[in-house]
Amino acid sequence: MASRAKATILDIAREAGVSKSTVSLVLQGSGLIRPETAVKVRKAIEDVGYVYNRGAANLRKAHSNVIGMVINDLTNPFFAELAVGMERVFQAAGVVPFIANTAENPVRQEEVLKSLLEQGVAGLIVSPARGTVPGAFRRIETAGVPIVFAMRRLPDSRIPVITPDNHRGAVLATEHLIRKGHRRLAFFGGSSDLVVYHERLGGFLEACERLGIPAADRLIVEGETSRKGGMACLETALAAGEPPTAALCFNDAVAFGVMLALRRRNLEAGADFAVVGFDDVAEAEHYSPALTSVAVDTAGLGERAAHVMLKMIQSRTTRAEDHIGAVTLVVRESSGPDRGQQVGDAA
Amino acid sequence: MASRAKATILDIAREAGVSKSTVSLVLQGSGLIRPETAVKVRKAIEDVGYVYNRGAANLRKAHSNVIGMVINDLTNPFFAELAVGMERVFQAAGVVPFIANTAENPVRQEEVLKSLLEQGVAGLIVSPARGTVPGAFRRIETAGVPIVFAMRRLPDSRIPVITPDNHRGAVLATEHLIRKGHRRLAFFGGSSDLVVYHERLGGFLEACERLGIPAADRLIVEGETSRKGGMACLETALAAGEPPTAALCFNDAVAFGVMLALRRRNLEAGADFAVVGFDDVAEAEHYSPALTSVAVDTAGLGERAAHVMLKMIQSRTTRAEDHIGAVTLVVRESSGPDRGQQVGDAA
DNA sequence: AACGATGATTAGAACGTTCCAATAAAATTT
DNA sequence: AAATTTTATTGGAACGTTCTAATCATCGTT
Repeated sequence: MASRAKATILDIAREAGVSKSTVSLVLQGSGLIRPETAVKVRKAIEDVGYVYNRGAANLRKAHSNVIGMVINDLTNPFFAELAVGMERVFQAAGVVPFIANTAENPVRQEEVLKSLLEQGVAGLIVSPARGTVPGAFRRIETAGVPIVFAMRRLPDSRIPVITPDNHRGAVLATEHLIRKGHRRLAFFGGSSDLVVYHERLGGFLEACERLGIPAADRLIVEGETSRKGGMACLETALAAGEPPTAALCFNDAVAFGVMLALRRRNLEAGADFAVVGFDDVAEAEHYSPALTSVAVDTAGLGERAAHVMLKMIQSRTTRAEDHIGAVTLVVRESSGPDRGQQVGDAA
Repeated sequence: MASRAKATILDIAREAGVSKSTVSLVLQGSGLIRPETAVKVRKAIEDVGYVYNRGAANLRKAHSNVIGMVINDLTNPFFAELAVGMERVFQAAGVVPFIANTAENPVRQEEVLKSLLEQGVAGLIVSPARGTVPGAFRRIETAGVPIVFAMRRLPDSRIPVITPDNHRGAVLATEHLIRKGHRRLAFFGGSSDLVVYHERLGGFLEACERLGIPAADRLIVEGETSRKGGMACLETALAAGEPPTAALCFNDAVAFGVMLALRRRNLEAGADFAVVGFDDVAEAEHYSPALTSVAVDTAGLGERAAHVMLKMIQSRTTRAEDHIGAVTLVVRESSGPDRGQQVGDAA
């Protein structure tokens, strides 16, 4: 059994008694060949255990059928959801997405992009790793390979971006907290080397400004975008002179961390301290208390990104419109019961 | 700017005033070429914005440098952790892993495998989707491409498997519960079309048997391997005549679901009902109460799988030893305080 | 000064496909 | 029955690499 030298299109041709050209035509489902011939060829293909060599084909064909998805942190379910959305669209288009993980490491990202490029991908969807240098994608752009950013963007670049409306989401969430009667607010987690951070923080600050929360009553704590980071943020905040009574978190992971830290202190999210997350991952709904969060339609953004990519490939362009996805605030338990305009917020 | 027809090795040769062979040699870092020549060539490569065409190269080279990782559910952090472990060792070996998601869908899996194969992968690491038909990998085997299963196995197949010691893990966990004084035990979640399920359930039953828990006091509830599934399991169990006081869950996701359902009923995991998970995902430690779980060293298994794969590729064989990873029980809060041999277990 | 070594470089034949142009066969028109 | 169109099939030249064998310098040796 096994590999007596990989079968090629010529082996099939011999087996079926036709020319290699005919086999090739059958392979691409051309309508030119006579049905009986096609059947004969297909049988031969089956018999010799042939596997198509896309590398060889791509040598002649203009475009390959694989696109690369470069994700900065696969262990974050958020990105996994994004990936799932894209896969749906690509599958329907007969395109195969290969996922590569950069683990938030720019060097690794470099390697991964190089490999994908060498493999001859038709396009690239990237959520750039933190600390990506501005010029990192110059190479790819000059190679003429279409590329879009998803969820994250780079400060300068003219590469099209698919992202949720971070600013608006933060405004929505902050207004919600203020309307609940909170007067001392915190923004937890994230770090300023991410563009997203500035967008979300910006929305938070704008809402505070507009609804009359003075700068002195806003607390901003940077931190890791993880459960652990969230826990640390809460500790820092509670240690402050006049601690906040509510927090908007950079993302859901941070929010979960904050809730855990609260429970450790025998405080209840919602009742004793309001917390709102961002992204609305699947888990938010099932947590206890259920997490109020800004829903960004992750899978939808994934689909959008995939569509944009397909269009770029099809029209062989490297330019496309940005796409800012609508967001909605999903109010659940963690931001407190709806007791209208309350005032008491003593520590 | 952009693609005035992709640069090739010949363009470089022209630019540098050498032959294509020389360029090729430089590309593979051969020691044969004179250093000054190499420098000249490398400069030319930079100048023309060349990108290596691996497809063309693979036409001549025996082996490609990409291996495929086929994962059945990317949104489960457990598999993401597995992937991360593999990536570590592959990266070190200069091999690029491409990840593809099957979303637990055998048809999708078929497509994904086909694509990977056509792409000319050097090997395949697969966690087979549920419902995979026995013959699904025949094709790959006869193609002579090395393949190993990770975490899951197929009933019949002779493909090497890397998996934790599911049986022993279940025994450990069950013994722990019984030693805590529980006399009516449940096994929650999972479905019998998975080999893993039988292994884990088998361990549970064996421990019950050995430590004298009669069959009448064991409750087995199949269910989805997700939070939701876990919640459903608990409801079913509590509705029973003589409900159990402790449960071993098929995996951590199920365990989290059980804990959530408990909280909904104002019961506390650990105090009112003991729950033990399986896999020990990162989250288990941070949950509240922290989840007692069987640690399987996920990343370690990933590394192991990667190593086995590399060895198979290197020795051009398609056979390898199975590898059963050691497991340990990590006792935390959810299985209850350590109050020794207690007896009271009235509903 | 002629000879082998040794070191660098290169021409040219693969590799497995696609696709154009050419051919052959069958069907249709004159 | 010849000429034309249509329908199927095919040869052969790409595509961008690698690799073997050959060529060409350079350098010691005798």
